[in-house]
Amino acid sequence: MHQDEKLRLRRLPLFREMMTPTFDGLMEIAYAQTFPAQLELIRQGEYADFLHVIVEGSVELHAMWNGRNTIMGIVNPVSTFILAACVCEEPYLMSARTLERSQIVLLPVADVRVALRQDPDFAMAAMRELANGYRTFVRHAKNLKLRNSTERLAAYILHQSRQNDDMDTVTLPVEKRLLASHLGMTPENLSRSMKALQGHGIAVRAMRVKIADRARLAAVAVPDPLIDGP
Amino acid sequence: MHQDEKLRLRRLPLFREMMTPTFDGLMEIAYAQTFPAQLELIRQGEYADFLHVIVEGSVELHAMWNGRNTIMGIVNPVSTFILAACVCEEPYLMSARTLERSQIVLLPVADVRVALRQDPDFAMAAMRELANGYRTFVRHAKNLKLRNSTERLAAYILHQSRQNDDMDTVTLPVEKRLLASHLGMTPENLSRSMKALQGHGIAVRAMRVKIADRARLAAVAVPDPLIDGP
DNA sequence: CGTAGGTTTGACCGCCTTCAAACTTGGTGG
DNA sequence: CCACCAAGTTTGAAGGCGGTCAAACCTACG
Repeated sequence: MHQDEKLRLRRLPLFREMMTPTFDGLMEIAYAQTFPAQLELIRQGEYADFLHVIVEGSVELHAMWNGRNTIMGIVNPVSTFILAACVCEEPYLMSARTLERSQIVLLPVADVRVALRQDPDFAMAAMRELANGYRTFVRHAKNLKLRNSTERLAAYILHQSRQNDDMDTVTLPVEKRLLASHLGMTPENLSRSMKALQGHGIAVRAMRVKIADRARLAAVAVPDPLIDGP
Repeated sequence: MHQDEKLRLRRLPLFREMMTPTFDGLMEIAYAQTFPAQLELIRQGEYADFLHVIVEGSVELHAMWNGRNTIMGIVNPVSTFILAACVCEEPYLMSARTLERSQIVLLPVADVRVALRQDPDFAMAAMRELANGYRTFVRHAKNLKLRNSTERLAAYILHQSRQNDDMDTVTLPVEKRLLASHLGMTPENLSRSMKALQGHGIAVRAMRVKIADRARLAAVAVPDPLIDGP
């Protein structure tokens, strides 16, 4: 672990407020590792050995059942994943796979648990992290149950724009195939929804989506912080 | 708060391991209240004042958007809800309504937060509670994205049976209308799925579902602890 | 016994999926 | 630098799952 990596981790909400000795203790035994693209980091059903922190690259969380497959979320730097499985000592509900070459810091679960007990600030931060994860999936479920697929796509585009300073041009951060799965639709259907939205305020060229008329797009998406996030 | 109510709360996973002074302190300021059926306890978008513990009755968690409405979960005694909103100091993502006359213990959020900081055992228990809530909604989303509606119903029936000691007769705990919404389908479609499953190992009379051929039903549901829970 | 509300049924329609084929796109090696 | 290939994307046609609407049917409760 290099010094600057430690500093980047230290800025994370999960680690920001914890006491310095606890943090340094964790960093002693942490190790950073670089994985190639398309590598299965975690398989659903297995047990947690390490808390994962993604420092660079991107990771896809997906789930399988009976031969079907869906993307549950995409994790970008710098953030942690599978904290819940670490806390519960129960099997992962999702698998994780790198989307590109990624650098990931691994913290042994046993040590994380000790640190949680020793440091109330760390414990509170972990609670907030878990609560946020919980809320993310409540939103995901609301999105699926309350909106149809075109509405979900419209809301996604608007949300991406908000994340990027309300820019009028959004570049999709992942392949459309993956985005479709994340939004709970087929690639074909995403393509058609994209075309449908071209009559409602957007223009599309490859991975670039231009928001020409934000109001018309918002009339389809009906953005809501209780679904789309703040 | 009566002594026996305190004892029931004390047995909850969230309160079981905390220190006695912290627990007693919380109980000092807690108060139990009985609400009639169909009362809106919490409205989505508002902020948390109290951590709720349901002692008797049942509560429905639902969400609304753009005039549409869906049930996100049903909470039975004895358990807590909306811990996440309490921890985050952010608005509720879901509303809560009593399904029947219910007794609920209310703990002021500020006091809960103090107790969390003071008592590491309580903090760890809260973390586990949050992690379980997180996992519940990951499962809910997986169920919605990976199974079709008949498969979800079949899995629900098998799960209810498992909860009741693998009894061959399951009595639906809520109106079919509500169950349909929880499973992400319309009442009409639930009715049709129920009929479809009668060719796959079940017999239905009003709210009573008899599992005649568990293997055939399981062939439709393909039960999976990573979706249906343990 | 009557009524209100929940449930079922039927008809119809639309969203979404599936399958197949044509078309882009991006990366690789000649 | 261009040609080529594999992989991703779009398009079309067809069909099924699930939603909507309306009416008939239960059933629970006063």
